Amino acid sequence: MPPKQVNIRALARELNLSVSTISKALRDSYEISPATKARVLALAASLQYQPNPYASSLRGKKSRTVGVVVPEVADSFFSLAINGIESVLKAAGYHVLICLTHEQLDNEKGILQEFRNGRVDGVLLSISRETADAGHIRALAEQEVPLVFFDRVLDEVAAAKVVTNDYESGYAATRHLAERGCRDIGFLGISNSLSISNKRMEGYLQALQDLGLPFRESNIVACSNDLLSNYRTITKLLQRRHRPDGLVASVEKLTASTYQACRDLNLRIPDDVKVICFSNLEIAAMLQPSLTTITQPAFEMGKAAAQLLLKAMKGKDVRGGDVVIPSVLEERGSTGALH
Amino acid sequence: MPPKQVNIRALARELNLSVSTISKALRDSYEISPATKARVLALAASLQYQPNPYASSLRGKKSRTVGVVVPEVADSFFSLAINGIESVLKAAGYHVLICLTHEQLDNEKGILQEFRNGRVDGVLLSISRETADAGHIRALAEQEVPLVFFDRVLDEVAAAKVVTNDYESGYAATRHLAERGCRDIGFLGISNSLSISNKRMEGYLQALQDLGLPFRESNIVACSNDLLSNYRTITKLLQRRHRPDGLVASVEKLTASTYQACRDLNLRIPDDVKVICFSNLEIAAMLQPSLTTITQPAFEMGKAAAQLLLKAMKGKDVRGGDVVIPSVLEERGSTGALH
DNA sequence: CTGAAAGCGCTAACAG
DNA sequence: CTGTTAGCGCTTTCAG
Repeated sequence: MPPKQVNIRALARELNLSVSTISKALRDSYEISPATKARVLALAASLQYQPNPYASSLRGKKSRTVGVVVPEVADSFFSLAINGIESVLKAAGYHVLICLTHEQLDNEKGILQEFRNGRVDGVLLSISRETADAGHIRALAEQEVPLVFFDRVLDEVAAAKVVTNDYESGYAATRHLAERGCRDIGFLGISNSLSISNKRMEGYLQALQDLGLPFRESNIVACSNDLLSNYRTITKLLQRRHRPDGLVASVEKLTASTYQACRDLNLRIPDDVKVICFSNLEIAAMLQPSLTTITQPAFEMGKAAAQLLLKAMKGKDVRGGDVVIPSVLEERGSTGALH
Repeated sequence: MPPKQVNIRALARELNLSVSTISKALRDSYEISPATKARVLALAASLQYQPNPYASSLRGKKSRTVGVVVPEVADSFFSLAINGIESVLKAAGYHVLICLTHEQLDNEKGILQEFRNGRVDGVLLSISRETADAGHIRALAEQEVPLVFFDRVLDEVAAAKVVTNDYESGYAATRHLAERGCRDIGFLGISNSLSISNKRMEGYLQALQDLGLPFRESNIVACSNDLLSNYRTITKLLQRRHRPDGLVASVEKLTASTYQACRDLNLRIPDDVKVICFSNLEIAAMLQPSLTTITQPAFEMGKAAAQLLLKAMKGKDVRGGDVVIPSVLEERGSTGALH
């Protein structure tokens, strides 16, 4: 049975070698004879030697760890994006430290503050719904910690960004509803500082205008991060005398509340209200009715962001290299297609 | 603008103090005068001093980090459990390092191997579907790294466990289908080494026996980790001459495949086949038809596991303190209730 | 080819 | 109350 904590010195003692020889052998240095290397490697394997990561990081000033800062993990988009990120970074020998802001700016600030002294070699960030100001993000940039935004970006920060075509998707969603006969389309936003929400909304507004549909201020509602309050907000919208006959829900989280509100108000989807959601729900086709979605390329966005970050961590300037990966409109029952 | 990397020595130089005085002041030691503390804290704040975590960890032999090893994050159960874990550990000042096995034993081994030299102070583990042998887990235990299992446990390892009542839930699911008129009930398992799958199946078998329902070997099918292959497996089961009139799906991942298979075969749920799934899908009530679920207390299980681990990391022996938190059967349309 | 020694940033004896 | 010093485990000159 191997001893409790086997370190490089234990190996050295055992083989009557110096610690530096061991270290070099383990790192396959050309300075070490093949015979010695073999002996060292054999012993290391038999004792299940595992280098202390903190010692290496302290010494080498690099952690081989990337911080991934996201609002939430209980969300199809982010969990798929994380899978994409992980697939790339793991192959490149990096660890992934997932940090959750729970949509709160204070948490985000705290996490980025912690990243200011070498904990991570780079950061992938999707900002919280509360994040409007870039102070804490710029502070990171000042420490020269490589940073790549994905999905929820802050335009004013000069860092690489991987996004989807939010504006076009908002436009396409709205046009789709119009083509399906909607004349009075509502937009469910999630934050008025969030790039994705705003761009999707701008697409929505432009589509209304291009299609000659009326714009009503009251058709745009701001949702929160609380399920019940979103349910109430949507219910109120649908109880109005002139209720919308179509809804664009700008994030996945609003799906359940929207469906529940319609059900409780005895509004039939798609007959009374048509619904399209930005969503990566795997089960969208099985909803009642099946849900027309704008599906984001979550996994691919994660991969692309990780790849950009790898480049940035190698010292390349990637700030110009923004990536846009388009979303896909999947037509289903909630906008009146046969399921 | 603060300098690039501000460390304790920079603070010391600036204030004409020694590094140890700074260190003590920052840790609010009784040895330091209030006046000095104030000066140090003020400077640290103004320079946004952030201690190097690797130096502290190396020195103190503790990382204030917990490793959370799960099969997958794109899954309602695990993402909610992670939220529960994080809520407890963050409050206790720990970091959470989420590691994904993607249901592969080799990944799990690699991750636990890495945990053998101080990277984490404790581990929360939910094993992969491939994990049958406990060697790599016992190896961790030998290094005296505190470990708590949650949900997917390995009975043969002497470590604390937080689980739900899998046997009773399998029993309850089966009885529920029987009460709804099913006479020929199938069971969709996910692995025959996995505790949860086996216990749920034992409950299923016992219920069949107690209720005098026939047991057919062929009614038990083993699913994989691949969506398409699961879809084919379930389709084949439902195409048999004597196809089941009820299905117990033992994990959330099987929901979409089951619904899709029924749809493609023109089998109506619940008329032709009744379905109950172990699932934490928030949107279960909005499926077509709404899905009867066994809902696991994911968040609470995560919390309980984290709390146990905190105790274990304080040196307490928690191996006896297993926790069982019951699941809840939510009756909906897929087993014939009015939605 | 191998070894001695310095030092990453921080903490904690121990002295003063 | 403050400072000096040693050392966590590892990597990397620089000497031999």
